[in-house]
Amino acid sequence: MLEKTFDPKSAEPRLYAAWEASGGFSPIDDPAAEPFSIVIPPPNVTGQLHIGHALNNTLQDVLIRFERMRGKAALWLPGTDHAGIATQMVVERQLAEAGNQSRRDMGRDDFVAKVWEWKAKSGGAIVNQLKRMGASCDWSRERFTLDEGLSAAVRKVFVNLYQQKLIYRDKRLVNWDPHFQTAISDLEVEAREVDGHYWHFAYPLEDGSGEIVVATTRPETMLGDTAVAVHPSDQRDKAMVGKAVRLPIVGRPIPIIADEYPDPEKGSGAVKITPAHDFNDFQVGKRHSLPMINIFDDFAKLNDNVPVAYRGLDRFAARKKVVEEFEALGLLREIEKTRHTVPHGDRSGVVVEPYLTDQWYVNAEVLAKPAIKAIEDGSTVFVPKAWEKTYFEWMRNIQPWCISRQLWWGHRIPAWFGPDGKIFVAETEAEAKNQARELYGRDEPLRQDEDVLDTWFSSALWPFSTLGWPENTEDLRRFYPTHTLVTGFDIIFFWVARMMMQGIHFMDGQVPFKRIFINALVRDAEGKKMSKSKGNVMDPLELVDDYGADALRFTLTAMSGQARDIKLSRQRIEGYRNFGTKLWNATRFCQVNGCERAAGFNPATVKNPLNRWIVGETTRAARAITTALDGCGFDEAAGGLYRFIWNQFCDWYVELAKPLLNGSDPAAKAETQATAAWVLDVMCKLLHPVMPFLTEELWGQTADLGVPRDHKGFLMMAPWPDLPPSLIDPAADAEIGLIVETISEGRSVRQELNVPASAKPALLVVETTPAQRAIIEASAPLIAQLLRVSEITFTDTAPDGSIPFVVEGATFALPVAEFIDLTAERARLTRDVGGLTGEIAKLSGKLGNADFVARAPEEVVEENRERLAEAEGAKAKLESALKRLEAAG
RNA sequence: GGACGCGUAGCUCAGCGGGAGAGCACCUCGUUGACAUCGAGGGGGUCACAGGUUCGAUCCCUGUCGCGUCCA
Repeated sequence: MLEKTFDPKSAEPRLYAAWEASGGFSPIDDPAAEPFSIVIPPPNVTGQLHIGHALNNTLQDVLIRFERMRGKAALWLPGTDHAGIATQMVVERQLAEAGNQSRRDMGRDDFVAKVWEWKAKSGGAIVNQLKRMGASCDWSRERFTLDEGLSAAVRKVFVNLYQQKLIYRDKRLVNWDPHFQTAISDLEVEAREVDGHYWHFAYPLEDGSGEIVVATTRPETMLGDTAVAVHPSDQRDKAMVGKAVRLPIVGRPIPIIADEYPDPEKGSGAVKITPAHDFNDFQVGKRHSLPMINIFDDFAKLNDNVPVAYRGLDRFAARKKVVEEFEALGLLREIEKTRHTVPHGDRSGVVVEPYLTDQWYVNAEVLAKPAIKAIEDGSTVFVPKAWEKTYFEWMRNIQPWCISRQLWWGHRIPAWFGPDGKIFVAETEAEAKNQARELYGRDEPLRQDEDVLDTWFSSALWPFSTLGWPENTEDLRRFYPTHTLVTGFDIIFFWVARMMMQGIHFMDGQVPFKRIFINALVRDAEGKKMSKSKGNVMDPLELVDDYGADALRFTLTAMSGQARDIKLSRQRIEGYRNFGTKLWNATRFCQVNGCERAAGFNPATVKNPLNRWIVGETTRAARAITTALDGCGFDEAAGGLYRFIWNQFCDWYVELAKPLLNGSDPAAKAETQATAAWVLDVMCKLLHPVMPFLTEELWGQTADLGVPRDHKGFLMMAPWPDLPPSLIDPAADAEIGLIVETISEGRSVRQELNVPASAKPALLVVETTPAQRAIIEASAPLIAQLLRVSEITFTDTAPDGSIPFVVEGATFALPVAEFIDLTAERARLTRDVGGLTGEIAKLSGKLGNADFVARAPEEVVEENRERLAEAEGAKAKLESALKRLEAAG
């Protein structure tokens, strides 16, 4: 017999190992099977599984298990990302903590070797954590963005795009992260609002005729000023245009120019221009051919282009010194407090500097066009659809993508420089040398670009590089385009958009995936984003330890509704753990009661109404869940499972089946046992994608009950239920519906009037239709048991002091006068009559409205008429009962 | 500043043109066993506010207020 509860701790590792060993995670070989593929959003190889991963991967696993059971060749392709900055950062920090040499002291080769070492040590962790969640990835196909095959793909893409002039080298301002000493892309810059100041500086005119005041939030940049600009329409300063000011501290004369950029309404109307350190000023500088004076080094310390006293100073120290010096010179006019946004590196958290360097860029605008079209024409769809707006918004305004990073951990850029600075881009060094030899006419020493590529450059290739591209592999032919991408909205720009661009460009216009499901963001119970600094992170593995993977999976699935963020609480997980236990125990009950699979059982031919009803309900549930999963309606699927298994099967079917299982009709008993066994098998299948462990365990433990199943192996591989609507029997629905309602109403009356649970009055059936009477007669023992009444009696009039209730127009009464409190009963009847009166007023008002009757659809009008009639009937019955009660009391 | 989303029971959320729902929390009761990780019953909501469209609005439109996110 089954244990009292499911034990995830022992079952999960055992079942996972068995699944994996069975080879069932790999797509089936059948060439006729429709392919269904998902590529995992690769987690950082050295990362730890957080709750967002848990959600994202649960949903993917639900989909892949569902489609696998539907008979498709289901491939969930896993892998990890080398995560350039993040990983390099971790290793550098570790070196520092261990008191080791710094990266720079160590040198590139040794450092990279260290990172590989760290990857080898910690790289398996996240994979094992995914396994603990039950992720049925095909581990035999696992990839890593820096493995040999993917690196080859990266080189090929780079070279091709370069040849197509879609990758180019350019000197322009980039976002420079002084902490990592690398360029970062626009997306990696986070605008943070901070308190700051406007310092108003006076720049004296060179001819001594006065001064011009400029305001800045970054005083240190004045050391690199090469002009002062005023708006051409600005009357105050018009006379000054063409003159020059002498830049204080530096002593350099710089021109006053007229340009559209300054806002004449703001401050003095004049702005200082630092073309090498401000994106707007850079444009002004270009328009006016101003010198661009770079005043920083890679660490954002001041370089030799500034006066001696400033050289080597940190930018913030320099800021202070500049302000002090202006004050000392008597040129500080005003200090104004302000709140403004300042760009910060998303990884480093330090203030990012616009910095003039040579970098590699992708001409994203060209690649974006077909990627936009693919969404417009529906080749790829977003679920929920609303996210396409976000996608379009960004894609239609896309900027050149800076892809070079001054890091060591990543794909080294396949470009070599000749002695004269000439660039040779090739997939191999040998090829670059050939190109050089051709150009120079002899071998010249080449120097490979020191930089590596943005991590997202390689992740952009993930949907095809992992399938073997650039080789024309069988996997690539079979599984590209992938079917569904499941990911978070926070990386629509970073990743999704770029996969669309690269996928379409390199795969002959074929999109990388047909559907993009954007999952919600997980937050804590207070709705705050989980973060280590807030100390509110929930460790999914801890939750798995405490409640089992299935409970966590069900919770995440149930809460994955699309419009909102998920606020996760332990209480909720506990509730779904209980749900699993409920099914477990229902199975246990069935087992104890001899519910076994019967030879030749056919759900279409069961006789007993209860069994016909549950077959119908099972069919409805199966169809609803299938539809939901098919459309990524994960929360709907979970809700459907919950209601079906708990509220229908456990609460009603099992309870109503008890008399049959203990009864004297052997045919009904046998049929009920067989039906229950059949429903249990279907439930296991339907629940399996969400709760794979518990269901697989139940499947295994009930394998020997009755005749063997058609499907012999793991539940994981069992065929998904395909139940025709013909299994739904409206007559059985009506019959069980009346019984359920009668029991519910009767219970309600008992409890509200405080009839002791131990009391067993009779149930009087006062007035019914013949059909209702037949149903009640046939199910009398059943109703009697569940309503805890001694017998069911048909009578024409309810005796004095009996308590009436109305179900579907039928009148019942409970003769429980001796137990009850007249006041409570009067209150109950008065309340119910009041409720009905309100409903009647509403309905008759509606039906009295000629417009409503004329314009509303026929069935709506009819439905309202029926409701009115029923309410009026019920009200009359309860009113007469109330009158009798008044007379008696 | 621009865009999007959200304001429904104490909490978390579903519903999104025709009878206000679920889970949790709360209150009452609990019978000789599938399950106390449980069962039965109950209380609790002018569906943010103001207009409009409609025979009819929680649902559609407009505006206001509040909250959130993304982009500048």
